[in-house]
Amino acid sequence: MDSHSLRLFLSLADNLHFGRTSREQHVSPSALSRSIKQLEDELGAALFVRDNRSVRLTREGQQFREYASEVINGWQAIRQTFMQDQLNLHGELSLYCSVTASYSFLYDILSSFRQDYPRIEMKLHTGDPAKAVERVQQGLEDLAIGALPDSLPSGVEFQSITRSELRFIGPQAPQLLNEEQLRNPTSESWKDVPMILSEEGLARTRTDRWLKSHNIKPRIYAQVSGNEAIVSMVSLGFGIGVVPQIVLDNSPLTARIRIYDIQPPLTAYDIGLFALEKRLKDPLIAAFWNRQR
Amino acid sequence: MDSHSLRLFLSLADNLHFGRTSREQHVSPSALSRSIKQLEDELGAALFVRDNRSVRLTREGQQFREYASEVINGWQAIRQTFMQDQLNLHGELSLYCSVTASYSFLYDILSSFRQDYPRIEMKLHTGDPAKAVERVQQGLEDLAIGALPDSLPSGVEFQSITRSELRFIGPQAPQLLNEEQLRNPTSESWKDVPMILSEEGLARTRTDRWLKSHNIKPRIYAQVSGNEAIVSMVSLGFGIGVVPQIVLDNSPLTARIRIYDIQPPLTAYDIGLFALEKRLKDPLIAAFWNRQR
DNA sequence: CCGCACCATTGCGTAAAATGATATATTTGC
DNA sequence: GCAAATATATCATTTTACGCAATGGTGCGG
Repeated sequence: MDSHSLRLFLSLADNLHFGRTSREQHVSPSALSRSIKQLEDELGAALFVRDNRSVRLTREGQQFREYASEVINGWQAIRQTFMQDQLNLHGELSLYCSVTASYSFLYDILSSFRQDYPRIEMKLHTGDPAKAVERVQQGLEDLAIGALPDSLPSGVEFQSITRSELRFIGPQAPQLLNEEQLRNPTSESWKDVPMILSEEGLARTRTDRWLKSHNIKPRIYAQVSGNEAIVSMVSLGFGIGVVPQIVLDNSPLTARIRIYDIQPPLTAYDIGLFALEKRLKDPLIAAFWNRQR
Repeated sequence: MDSHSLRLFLSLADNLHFGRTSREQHVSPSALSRSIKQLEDELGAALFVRDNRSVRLTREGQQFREYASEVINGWQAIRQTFMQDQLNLHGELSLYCSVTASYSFLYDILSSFRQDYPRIEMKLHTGDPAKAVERVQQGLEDLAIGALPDSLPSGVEFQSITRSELRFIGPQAPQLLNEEQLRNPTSESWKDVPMILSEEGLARTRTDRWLKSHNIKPRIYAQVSGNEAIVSMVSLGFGIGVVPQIVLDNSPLTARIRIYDIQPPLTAYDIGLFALEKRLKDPLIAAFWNRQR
């Protein structure tokens, strides 16, 4: 028995629908199904009756629902109590991140953080993620979200949030890369492929390294700043580009572009939080750094 | 948060001693330490003060102790309630196992089973584990503990309990195998090594296979029945033998024998429970088969 | 009566987490 | 100084969780 299963159970007991619950709770239907099944096994009783068209709580399920909600509420309550001091924490934190980050996981992070520390104000600055580390290093921001570079400057701490693959993308039309170019990227076959690259940043470094390892000297059509701009230009057919998957997940232009499956893939982005090591002692920064996840 | 961590926490709160708790709860000290630390991280508060000579509960720890024991007791209670019908289950179950099994994990299994089903009487029969499958197959026993054979007869179900390596053992003195014989077991070097083997069973089959794959025709000094007897004869210097590790863990003669590290090792025993598939519907057998672990 | 959409479950391969073993540091009592 | 006890790091291994895709069952509309 663990709190995660209980949360899933409680949500399912509300919804009485596996599909909806699994979406709400951000788990796959199979994970949800197995989690409930495991609870039932541990308890030695069925909690739901599923007759393939409807889901109902059993008598045991109703009983267990009370218990589960007590456990979860108690847990929340006791955490709140322990955080009383922290409840009184107040002040201002600045956080630098890319537009993409602000669209995707940032919402979850900030909303749970706000629950625990309602009196801490967040100042959000968006910009090129390539500048994340230096913004923190220069003391312009308390925290920043960005991709872990190959070598982290000393004095800067990193905390991983998620990983995202780097993707080669091209326009839906015209077809800029054919099968042969994908299967076997060589100097010759790629010499006329127009590329759109970041001016700086990890995506650029990794792309350069990849191109070099294949002896390809790219024909650079444009150097732009910001992954979103790359997606725009690619979707308009100007060339092929390289962006992290997470940008594509949140782009309105995904229908206009195609993702190439090129082997070997570029090394994935490790996206996370940066902060100055010596500033981690600051109670506000520490609170964010050690926030509940 | 999961019930296992809570149990560890409660036990530590009672003992106020990491070493003792880790032994009581059958986890390594490092696992215990990490588990507590994880709880503290999740809660955002220290539960214990460890000043290297003593362990004390903090104020938060005392508070959390009440919560934890409510959660655990509630869990037990709700399980009991769900098992009310099963509480009324009564009758007799026969279980066949080796002497070694009865010394080791059987105690834990039976005592927890007895808690859940106090009105089920267990009839325990001990004997050669090699006979476990056939005793069940012949309907002489409801359940049996033994090693999973290479091929399980159809109609017999198996449930794994633990694994145990098969060990070559020899007497402390005389030294029957030298370095060279261990490093490089050949037909020639092993031809005069006296061996003490089981008359039948998996250990025998696997040893035979191992010997054959090394082209060794063993000089069999004695064929005996029962692993304990093998250990005795080996300790007296009659020859070398093969027994599962679990027998050694519970033998009073371990000081008198030595374990040889022979590569490649024999494939490990997979020890578990046997029952007839069609008898799994019997409520008593089902109760044992699906018991809480 | 037959596709068809819907929905929970299961099998499978992989990714992540927990664990035990081991070594090392540190503090404290003797 | 030595021994005992906890904390922490690292590594190998085992265990577990997960997502994906496939399965199987059910009601509905053509």
